[in-house]
Amino acid sequence: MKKQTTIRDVARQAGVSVATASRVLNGRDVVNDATRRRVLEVMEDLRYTPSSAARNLSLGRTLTITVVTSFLTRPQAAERLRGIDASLADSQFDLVIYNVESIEKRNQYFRTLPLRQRTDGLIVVSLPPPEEDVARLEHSDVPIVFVDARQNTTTLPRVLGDDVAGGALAAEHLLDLGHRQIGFVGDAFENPFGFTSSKDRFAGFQQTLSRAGIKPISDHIAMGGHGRYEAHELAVVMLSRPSRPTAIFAASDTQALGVLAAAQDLGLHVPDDLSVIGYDDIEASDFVGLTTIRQQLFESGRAGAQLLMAEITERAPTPQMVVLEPHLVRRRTTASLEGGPREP
Amino acid sequence: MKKQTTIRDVARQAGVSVATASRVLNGRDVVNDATRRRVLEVMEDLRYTPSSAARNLSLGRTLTITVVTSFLTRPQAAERLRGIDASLADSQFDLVIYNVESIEKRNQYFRTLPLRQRTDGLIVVSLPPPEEDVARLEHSDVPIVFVDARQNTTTLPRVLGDDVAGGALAAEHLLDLGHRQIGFVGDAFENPFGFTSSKDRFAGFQQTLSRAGIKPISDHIAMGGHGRYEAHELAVVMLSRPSRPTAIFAASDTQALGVLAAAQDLGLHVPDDLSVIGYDDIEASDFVGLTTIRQQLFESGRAGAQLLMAEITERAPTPQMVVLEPHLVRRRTTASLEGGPREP
DNA sequence: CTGAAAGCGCTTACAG
DNA sequence: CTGAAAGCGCTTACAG
Repeated sequence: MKKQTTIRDVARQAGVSVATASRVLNGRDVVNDATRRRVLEVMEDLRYTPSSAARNLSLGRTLTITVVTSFLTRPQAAERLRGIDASLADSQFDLVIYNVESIEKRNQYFRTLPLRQRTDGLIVVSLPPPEEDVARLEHSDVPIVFVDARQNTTTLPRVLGDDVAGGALAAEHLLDLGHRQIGFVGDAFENPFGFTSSKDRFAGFQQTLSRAGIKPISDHIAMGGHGRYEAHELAVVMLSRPSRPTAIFAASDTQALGVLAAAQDLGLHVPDDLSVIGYDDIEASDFVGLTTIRQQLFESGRAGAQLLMAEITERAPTPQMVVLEPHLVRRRTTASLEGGPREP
Repeated sequence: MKKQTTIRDVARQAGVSVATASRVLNGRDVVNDATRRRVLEVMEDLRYTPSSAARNLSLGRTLTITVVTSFLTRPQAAERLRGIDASLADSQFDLVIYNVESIEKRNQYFRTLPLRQRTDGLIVVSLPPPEEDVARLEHSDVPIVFVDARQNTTTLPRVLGDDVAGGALAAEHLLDLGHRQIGFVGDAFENPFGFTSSKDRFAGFQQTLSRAGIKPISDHIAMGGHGRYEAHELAVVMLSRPSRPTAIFAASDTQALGVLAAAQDLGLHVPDDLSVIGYDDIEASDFVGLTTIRQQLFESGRAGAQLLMAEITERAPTPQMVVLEPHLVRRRTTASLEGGPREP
C-alpha cells in the first residue's frame, strides 16, 4: 500500500498551484493551454487519480445512487435492476445495491439509509416501506423513487405496474376462450413484506369474473408461498377435486410453472384439459410456451431511474406516478374450452 | 435541502468537544458513561447521521466493495452476485455494482476502477481482463479477486469452476448410458470478451470421448452465439442430417433448452430418441427436468467475497486459487441408448 | 476521561 | 489566467 499520489504531488511536479491542478482536473476552461497540457502530462506520468472521498466531501455529494431491492436473483428484480443500470450507465453516478431478504434488513435500511449522507438518491424496488417509516422517507434530504412498491399514503414519485388491470386481462382472456370454471393460485395476501401484487391481480381477476356473472368458488382459490413447489402442491389439490376448474390463473409465472407441473402429474393435458395463464413474462415462460400477462420490468427500472435523475438535477420535488400497462402474451398453454386454440 | 447537521452541532448541543462526540460515535470505550449517554441523546434528538464522505477521507478507506460483472440478468451472474452479497451482508462494506455489456465499458472500467481510490476491493465476475491490463491490475493498490474469469498469466486470487472436468463429466454420463454418437452445441470459442467456458467444457468432453475411442465428427459439432434461439437453429441442422447423434451435450443450460426445442420441432422424443445434457443448473433446468452439470454459482460468489475480505483485513496479498468442482445432476432428458432410463 | 488542533484530498470564492 | 487560503466533516495522536 504505497502512499497515494495526490493533487498536491501533481501541482508540485507541474509547477502550479493545487487550485490550477484542480481546474485542469475538472475541465474548467479558464486554464492556459500550455499549462493545462503540462498538468495533464504530469497526471498521466504519476498515474494520478483523484480521491472520490475528498471530492465528495468538498462537493457535498456522493455521486452515488442507491437501490434497495429484494430477492435479487428473482428474474423480476434482476430485470428491473438492469433497467436502472441501463439508465445510469452514461451518467456519472455509481450504483450501490442493497439486497434485502429479511424484514430486519429492510427495516434497518429504511431507517439508516436515506438519513445518512451516503447517497444522492434512492430507488426502492418492490419493497413497500413500513407505515412508520413513510413520514421519514418523505422528509428525507435525499430524493427517493419507488418502483413497484405500492404505498398508498405517500406522495413520493413512483413507478407502478397496473396489477388490477393485469388480473382483469387474464380473466378476460380466459372468458373469451369460453372458460367459466376458473381457478386462482397465488401468494398469500398477507405477507411480512407487504407485497400487494398477488392481491391486486386477484382483485382485477375476480372483478372481471363477477361482471361476467361468475361467482367465486372457494375450492378454486388457493394461496400459499411464492414458489413453484408450493403452487404445484396447491394445484394438485385443486385439480384433484371432482369439480376441477378448466382454467387456472396464477399470480406469477413461477407459480404457473408449478401449476403446469401439477397438471402433468395428474395426466391432464395443457391446454386441452386445462388452460394456464401466468403473470410477469419471465424468460422461462417463453421456454415453456406459457401464456402470460407481461409486466414491463426493464422499463419500470429505467423509468424509475429517470424520475430520480430528474429530481436530482432539477432539485425540485416532482412527485408523480408512472403507471406501466400490462399486456397479454398468448402462447401455448391456453385454449378455447371446446378444444383447439381459437382467436378470442 | 436543509443544511446537514454535523458532529459539531452534536458537540455544541451536548456541551462537549467534537473529539468526544466522535469517540461516542465510534463506540470508543474511553468515554465517561454519563457523557456518552448525553451525546447519544443529542444525536438522537438531532437525527444526526455521520457523513460517510468525511469519514472515508479521514480514515482513508471507502468501506465499499466493487463488483464488475457482465450480463447482470443472466441467471449465472445473478446467482454469483447473490453469493457475494450474502457474504458481505454482515460486514460494514457496501456493494457497488458495474454491469458491463460491451467491450468499451469493460475496458473503461478495467482502466479506471482499480486506480481510483474509489473502493477498498474489487471483485471481477466472469470477465477475463485484456492482456494489456493484467499488469496494472496486479500492481493495483486495491485488492482484486477474480470469480469465474480465467486468466492464465495472473497470480491474483481467483475462484474458478473446473469446466474441463465438467465437460468430462457430461461425456462420461452419456458414455455410461451407451451413447457413441454424441453431438456438441456451444458458444463460438473466439469471442470479444474472452469467455473460455464453452471451449474448456468442450475440451474435457472431447478428451473423454477420445479416450473411449470415439473420433470427433464435424457434423456433430456446432458453435454459435450464447442464446437459446441460436442453439435451437444449430440443433435443427445437426438433427436433420441422416446420421444424427443420439445424444447432445450443450455448453450451457440456455443452449440445452434450445436443443430441446429443436427436438420437439423435429418430432424427436427426449430422452427416447435423443438424450440432452446441459451445463450450469440454472433454475429453468429444474423446471423442464433437464439433466445437467451443476456449477456452484452461489458458492463461487461467496468464496470470492471471502478471499477479498481476507486480503483487505489482513493487508497481506494472499494469492490463491479456489476451484469449485462441478457435479452431475440427473433429471429426465438423458436415458440409456436402448431406451428407458438405466442407472449408469 | 476530555479538548485543541492538525490532517485527510479536494474545490472554489476572492484577489490579483 | 493563477495562487493563497478557507472550508467540506470527520478522526486521532498529543497533551493535560
